[in-house]
Amino acid sequence: MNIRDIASISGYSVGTVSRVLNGHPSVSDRARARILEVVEEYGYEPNYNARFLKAQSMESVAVFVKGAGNRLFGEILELIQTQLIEAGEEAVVTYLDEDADEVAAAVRYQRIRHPKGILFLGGEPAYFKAQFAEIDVPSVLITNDATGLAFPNLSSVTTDDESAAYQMCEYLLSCGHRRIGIVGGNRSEGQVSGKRLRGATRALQEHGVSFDFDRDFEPCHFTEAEGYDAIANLVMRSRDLTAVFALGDVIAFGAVRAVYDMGLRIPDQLSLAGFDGVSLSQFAVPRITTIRQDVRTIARRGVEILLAAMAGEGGVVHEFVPYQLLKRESVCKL
Amino acid sequence: MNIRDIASISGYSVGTVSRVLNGHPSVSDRARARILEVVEEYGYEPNYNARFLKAQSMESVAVFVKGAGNRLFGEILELIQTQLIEAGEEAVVTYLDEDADEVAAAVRYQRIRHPKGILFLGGEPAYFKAQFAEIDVPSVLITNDATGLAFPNLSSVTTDDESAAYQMCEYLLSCGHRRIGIVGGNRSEGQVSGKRLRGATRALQEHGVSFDFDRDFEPCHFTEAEGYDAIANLVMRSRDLTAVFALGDVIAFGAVRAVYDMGLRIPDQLSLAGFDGVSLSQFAVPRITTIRQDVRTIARRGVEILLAAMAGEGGVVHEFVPYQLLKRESVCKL
DNA sequence: CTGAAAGCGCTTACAG
DNA sequence: CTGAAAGCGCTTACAG
Repeated sequence: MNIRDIASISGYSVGTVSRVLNGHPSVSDRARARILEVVEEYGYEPNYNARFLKAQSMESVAVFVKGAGNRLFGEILELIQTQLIEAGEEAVVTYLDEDADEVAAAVRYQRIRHPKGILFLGGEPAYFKAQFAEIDVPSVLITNDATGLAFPNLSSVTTDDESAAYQMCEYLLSCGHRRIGIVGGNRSEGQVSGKRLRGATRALQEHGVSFDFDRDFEPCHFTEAEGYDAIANLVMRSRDLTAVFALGDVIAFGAVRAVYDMGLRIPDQLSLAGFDGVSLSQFAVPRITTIRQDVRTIARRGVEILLAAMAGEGGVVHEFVPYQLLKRESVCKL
Repeated sequence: MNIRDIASISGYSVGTVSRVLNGHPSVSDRARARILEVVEEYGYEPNYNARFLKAQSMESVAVFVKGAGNRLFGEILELIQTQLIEAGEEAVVTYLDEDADEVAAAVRYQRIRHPKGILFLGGEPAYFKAQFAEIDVPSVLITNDATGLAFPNLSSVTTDDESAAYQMCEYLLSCGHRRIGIVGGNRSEGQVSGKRLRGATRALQEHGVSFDFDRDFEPCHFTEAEGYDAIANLVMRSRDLTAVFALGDVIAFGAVRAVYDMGLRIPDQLSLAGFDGVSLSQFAVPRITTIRQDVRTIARRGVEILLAAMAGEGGVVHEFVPYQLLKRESVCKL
């Protein structure tokens, strides 16, 4: 069953059938009604490949997710997928390793598949600088700020990581903590963890609290297992810490377990804070004090901005979505 | 840059270029070398849509994931995606609600996109009975047994849920527990949770321990929040329980928190067991006693079976992958 | 508003 | 082993 069959059965030409199928305005109501009737009756579905042969582009949005173990991305992805489908777009998602080059993957993908738009969940600015210029479809970077990148087709929606981390540290300081350690992420400037790190250390510095990277910081990936090892190393090394700021909830969750195994009580003997506001954080024992990123809004705006750009409306935008400091049980006053 | 350009530049015909690109045998080494050289030089990539216009099928595998919050599926999906890419296949994944009709979604998808194969992560047998007959590409159901369905193009790879749940209950019984409650899933026969439920209750029954569904069972979805509420209801209702078997780790995790909030200590005052062996379970406080499903093997076999079927080798198979009872800290001897 | 026809970029019998 | 040509199922100026 193809468009030619529908044409001959309905008594109209292939061109008219095509126009009806694509919602073209210049078709008589009579023709439209008759053709839709036939389409309905035979359960005809246009061939997907042929449809976009001419357009050279497929009717879909490519999504690149960096770090499959990242719970936050999982939550955002779920929302994005739903919205894209509601908007009549199909999402093709590709999972990448936390350290993989997402831009190289996107460039390759674009060359082969010609998607209508691209969504990045997580991104390394260095990779964007290196190769994003080769991408010419509308794109949105989610959970990292692309303002500085200044590409004409790259928008971004994210939490102001630096300011949120700054605020968390101010909170820890207000609780009387003066020896604060940090676990998670790495020091590379443009990355999300780098921004959180910067905000956190800036807060400490401005309040006259010393922070020595070699002694008070331990990098790690965003997994429970690495969080476990990282905080163990950190606490062994700097025994006078009274609080530790884990740059992600998943890391914090692994850290909680490690602290228990070291025989310390949270928060009495060590306060612990997270970042992200993933559902896990509110069920952990103790409940983890964290920064709640507004995933619903981030997902919604990310998709809205992309769809608008795909429709040729509105230019590049860079948005910060409000976050929230959730004071729970894992941090205590000194 | 299209195949015609490559043909004229290389001095060969379009047909020969196409044959080289598709690894057809009947091409001279000379022609192959020259053509590949030109392809390389110009960075040519064949048009994806045109490529499959004739074949009527796209070069990809559709994956339907049921329940986006399900950590186990997340872990399996990550592995599957990696393997599919290594095999040169592209994975198009669609997330569905835990209660959604995955087969209806697949039927619709197949009609429009013609994938080469389909992978289901989670599935409701009733939906398969209703409509799977309309699907004619090789498919594999992962984490549920499709033996009884008896479709000629539907294989399955899963843990023997019934026997694993049976074993977990035997373990609880061996620890001296006689009043055991169950939370999670629902009583519908074919579903995974239904099978776990059956195995568990069969163990109790065979050991002469009474189990009253109305009193000792509380259904819920596989999320922390529902697990929290479910166990709270259950324990309020049946105060004499000494152990609760949560039919999923995510549920167990929410349950741990709820039990704490009720002022009970785990495992001293209430033992708690989970199912799945998701990474979360080993970092929880206390570490959760659970059934570890072998996600690596499940993912690997699922993909292998699908690829074989897509290649026309080997028929339908239904495999149980070995599981493991992980005795950890959340269950104690009475 | 509608039809006839060219064309999208590739694959694949059919000859040779 | 290779080329010329038909065809995959659709879209889209171009006429009328």
